[in-house]
Parts: sequence; structure tokens; C-alpha cells
Amino acid sequence: MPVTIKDIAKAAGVSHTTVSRALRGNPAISNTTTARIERLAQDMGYVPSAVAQSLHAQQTLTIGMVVTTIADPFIVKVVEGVESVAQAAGYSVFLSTSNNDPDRELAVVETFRRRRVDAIIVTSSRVGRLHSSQLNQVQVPIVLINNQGEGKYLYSVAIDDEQGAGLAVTHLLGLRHRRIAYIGVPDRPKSNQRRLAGFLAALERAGIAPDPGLTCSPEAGDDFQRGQAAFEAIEAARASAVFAYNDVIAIGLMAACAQHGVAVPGRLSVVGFDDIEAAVYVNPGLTTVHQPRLKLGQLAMTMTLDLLNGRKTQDQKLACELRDRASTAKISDLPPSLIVNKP
Amino acid sequence: MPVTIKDIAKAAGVSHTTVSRALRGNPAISNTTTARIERLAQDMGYVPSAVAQSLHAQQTLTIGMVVTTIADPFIVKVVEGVESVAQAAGYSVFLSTSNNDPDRELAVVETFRRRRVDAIIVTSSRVGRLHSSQLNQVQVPIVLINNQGEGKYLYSVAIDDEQGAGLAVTHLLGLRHRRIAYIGVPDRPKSNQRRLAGFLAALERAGIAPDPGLTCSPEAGDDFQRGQAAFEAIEAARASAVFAYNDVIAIGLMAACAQHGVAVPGRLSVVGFDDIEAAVYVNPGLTTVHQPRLKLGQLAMTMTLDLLNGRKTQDQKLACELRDRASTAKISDLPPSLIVNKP
DNA sequence: TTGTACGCGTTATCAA
DNA sequence: TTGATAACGCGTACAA
Repeated sequence: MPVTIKDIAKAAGVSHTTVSRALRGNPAISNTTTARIERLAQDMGYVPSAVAQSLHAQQTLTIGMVVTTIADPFIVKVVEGVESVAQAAGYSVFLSTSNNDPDRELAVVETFRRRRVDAIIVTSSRVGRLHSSQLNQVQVPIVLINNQGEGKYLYSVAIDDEQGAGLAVTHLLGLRHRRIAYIGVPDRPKSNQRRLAGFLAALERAGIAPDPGLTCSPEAGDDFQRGQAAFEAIEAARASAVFAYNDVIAIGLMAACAQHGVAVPGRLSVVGFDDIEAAVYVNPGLTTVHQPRLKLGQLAMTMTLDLLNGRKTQDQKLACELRDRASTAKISDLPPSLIVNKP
Repeated sequence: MPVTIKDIAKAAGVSHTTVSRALRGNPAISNTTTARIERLAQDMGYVPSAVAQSLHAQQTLTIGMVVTTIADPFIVKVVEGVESVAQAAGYSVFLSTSNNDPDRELAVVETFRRRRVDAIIVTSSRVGRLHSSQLNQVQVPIVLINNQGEGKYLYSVAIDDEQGAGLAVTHLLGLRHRRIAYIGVPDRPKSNQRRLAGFLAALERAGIAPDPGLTCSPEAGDDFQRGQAAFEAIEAARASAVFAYNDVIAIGLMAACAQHGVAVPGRLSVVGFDDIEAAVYVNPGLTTVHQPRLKLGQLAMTMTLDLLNGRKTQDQKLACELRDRASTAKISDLPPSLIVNKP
């Protein structure tokens, strides 16, 4: 049982009220007793109970963060951004994973409600389900990362997927590529759709008609395997360049290329999305669209603090930047047929 | 202001005591009123306050987790393991980063004390500092991951570094390598020392005398850069194989090799430690010592639960496994001088 | 300058 | 079967 102000009060021969005031630096208490009490508190190893304080103050100075899985290198950085800003502002953060399971996500939110968190931050959820049921019952601000939602307490900060995809395609167009493929994913429909839209829009601006054969969305297991699985479709489509939904997919594709003797970027240029750590580890280094993930997390928490302090806020969108590394090159002047065939 | 049992009591025309009992399924309350109250609670959107419950029960069902940085791919998995077991057991986890700053680490532990967490889990800290000052003041169990410490409330779960290093070296010896180098790190002294010890012990078992020229510990920036920086020393030492402190260093070294035209594994075999995701992404796939990181986290939390429930526990050590991929090969029969020179 | 009394939301003890 | 009342640790209005 930790030391309480009552214990200190007894030891000091005063009321617990006096102790409370002294420790909070209330000027009404005489300097001498204040000093004495402070010393006593120190000696007795007193640490105030945030639980009791929370009950009294009707706020816990905690926020709940829901992530699908922390294993995603993208999410990790976001969490780090959130946590650092939170910590600096005196907030603690509960981290919970949902594994992309809507039921668990609801359970997690329910737990956060029980714990009386002051706000909730959610990354990459399928808010559809969440929204419908009890999200509107939640009486605290909810900040969505990379996801929109509509509701009284719903706010969002997001990456500009379309702009990012445009960056990738523009880069490839600048390298004279014309047959550019897109590898999408089936399980993040919203962002996938936005990246696809950005991809198509950029092509259209360049006067290139969309070719359905140039977009695919492999079903295989994890993202890396999806990238590998996409290899055949890319070959069949005779693409000279590929824009992948994310880096892991791009890296999986590059692995398949290496296996089949297709040189990157000699025969095929590859652009990813995210700029995860591994993008600089692989060979060749992966050209990719950098997401300001840390900043995204920081912004989400900053916005949360604004909300908590009654300041005005509005939804934010963050721009991406291109990281030009070694997996892209100017298209060779050989005819496409020669370029895409095996050696 | 959320709904309380008093609100429900008023609406139901009973005392709040009855409501409390009804909602907890106390058999003393008649079925009819129980049903009526449950319905009311549901309709009014009642969610019990974990804060008030914690104050009363003198336990919060929360645990605090301190990590140096969540950005470390090793730590991420550990966190995931901890969180999944915690969540299943009804515990919530506070996650805080210390950035390897002893002061911040102390501040974080202090915050956890204020929040009255039931236990604390710490990964990869330099417990020296922590231990000395106020760690002994903490009245809750502390589980250290990959770190020993001595004290009343201190427990630990760890990877068997020596065994893991032995695995790596034995593998290389089996491939006929004799001049095997070790790349260490200056900033994780404990585990570095243990891996070095395992490295040397395995060599000794094979009757190979240690050669100081074959171990180095680059000071450069991050681990990747350290791996790159180690290249020259490895060349100078005329090693045919390298065991690196971790995967990122190994990958950095491989990048430098690619740059200088040194074939891996043709000229140099490389073994890492950790088995991070990127180990399968790089080309060639990195042979490495797999740490059961998820299991490590799960074990840490399981042990914490045991401690909390008064069960007996003892410090645990987890064995590693070798993941044999493509960065190691049998040494060629050319004389060493030919092997290590540039093409 | 200090103390008394009450409330925050919940559970438990005791009495009816 | 139900209800008053106290307690958990803290902060504060009101009194002295």
C-alpha cells in the first residue's frame, strides 16, 4: 500500500488538507510547514495517486490508441509520434491492437471507455463497422489516422494518398515510362482506391489511357508474397515500370525479379510507397513515396490536445515526398517485347 | 459526464447499491429487478468506471511498459507479445519510450508509479542507473527483458545470447570457415559481451585461438552505418565469414560488400542476429539467429501475471534457432589471400 | 494559516 | 430481497 497524504498528515501532526495544499504549493500554507511536509513526503516516498486524482478531476490525462497491428512498420512510427507528443504534454497512452478484427476493435474501444480515457486515436481501421454501432456513444474526441469518418466526435489526419501516387507516376513518366502497372491490395480498400485514383489521374494528365491489364491486386498471404505473386501479371502486361501500393509489396516483387533474372531497374523500374527502413536496406535501394509517418503521429496527438483544450481544429492532410533511390531508371530504347522477356 | 450507477438507481427507483449488485449478477437481487436494471443500464449507455473500481480495489489492472524506442524492429514484436497476453487477461498496457535516456526512463517509471500500475515491464534498459536510485522504491513487480538486475521486485526473461552466438559460429564452422570475424556494438554492452563470449567459446571448442584483429566495434551512427563501416576492418582481417551483433549491422555490411564488388556468400559469408523482417527481404536472404521475440514478450507478460497472482516464478532464458538462408556458403578452396581481395 | 466536511464512482459491511 | 453507510485517495468550498 503506497503512502497517502493521510499518512503524511499523521506524521506531520496536521490535517490531510494541509498536506494536500502544501504539496501543491498553495501560498496559504506557511513556508515552514510547507517545507516540513515536502521533506516528509520525500522521505516517506510519497507518490500521488493518479487514480484518485482522476476520479476527482473527472479527467484521466490518458488517451487510448487503437492500431490494427503494431508489427506494421508504418504504424510503428505513427505510434512513436503520438507517444512522444503525449508524454511531453503529461498524457499517458494505452496501446491496444485489434488485428483488424472489428469485434476486437469494438472491445478495445469499450475498454477505453471504461478506463475513461480523455480521447481515442485510431489508425487504419475499417471505421465502417466501428462507426455504425457504438462509436457515437463514445463521448470523447476520436481522431482517425488515414481514415475518414462522419460524426460529432470524429476528426481525422491523413496522408495525401492521391498526391503521393501522383508523385510516383510523375517520376516514372519523367523517366519515359509509358506502360506503368499498379499493384494494389484487397484489404485496405480506402487508401488503395485513393492511390489507384492518383495513379490513374497522373496517367490521364499525361494523355495515357488506362489499361485494365496493367492493374492487379493479388490475393496471396502477406504483402511480401503478394509482391512476388504479382510478378507474372506484370510480365504478362509487358510493363516497363511498376508502382506498388507499399514498400513490402515492391520488395516482394523485386525478389521475384531477382529470382527470374529480370534486372531492376534495367528491365523493370519499381516504385513503392511508405519509405520503410528496409527500403534502404534492399538492393537496389527502393525508390519510394515517403510518408511523414512520425509527423502524422505527432499531428494526430497535437490535434487531440487542441480538441481537449477546446481549441478549434480541422481535418488535416499531409503531403508526401519522393525518395529517389536505385530501383528506377530511364526506360531503355529497346522495344517493349525485348524488355519484358526473360534473358 | 458518463452515466453512473446513481443515475440508473434514480431512474429505477432503487438504491445505487442495488444497481451495483444487479449489474454484477449478485443472486441476492430478484430476477425481475435485475432484468429491469440491466435493461436500463443498456438503454442509458452505462459503462462502469474503471477509475472508481481501481480506487476501491486497490489495483488498476494496468501494466506499464518501458521501451527504449519502439522503432527497433526487435522491440516491436516484444511489445506485441506483451500486449496480446495482457489484453487476453483483461489488463491494459501503458506504453512509454525512454529513448535510452536514463532521466526519461526514471520519469517514465515515476509516471507509472503515479498511475498505480500493477506491474512494470522494461526492455533493454541500462538498468544500472535505474536500479541504483528509485527502482527499489517501486513496490510492484518489475520484469526485465533481456537484462538482469538484482532486487526484491526484479525478475527477468531473456534470450540466450551465448547459445545463439554459438549457433551462428557452429554453422560457419560447419561450412569450413576458420577466419570468422565478429562485429559488435558499443552501446548494448551486456548483450554484446554475451554474444562475443558465445562467439569465442564456440571457436575455442573448435580449437581455434582468438584473434583480436577479427573483432571490431564500429562507432558510426546507426547500426546500418556501423555495418558499412566495418567493411574495411573485415577486409583487413582477411576474414572469410562474419558474425554480426544484429541483422541491421549484417545488412549494412552486405550493402558495403555489394558496393565494393565482394560477393556474398561467394567471398564472404555473413550471419546476423535477430531475424527481423528485412532479413528475408534482402538479397541474398540473410542467414541469421532467430530470436523468439513474440514468445519473449508473451513470456514476460505471462510471468508478470504469475507474479501478480502470487504464483511461483523464476527467471527464464529462451533458446534461439538458426535460420539458414542464402548469405552463407561453404568456403571455397582458394587460398584466403585470393578470397578476400577485390576482384 | 489551518481544519471540517463533502464529492468523485464503485464495492462491501452491516442492518433491516 | 433491499438499503444506509463507510471506504478507497484526493481536492476544494466553507468555516474557524
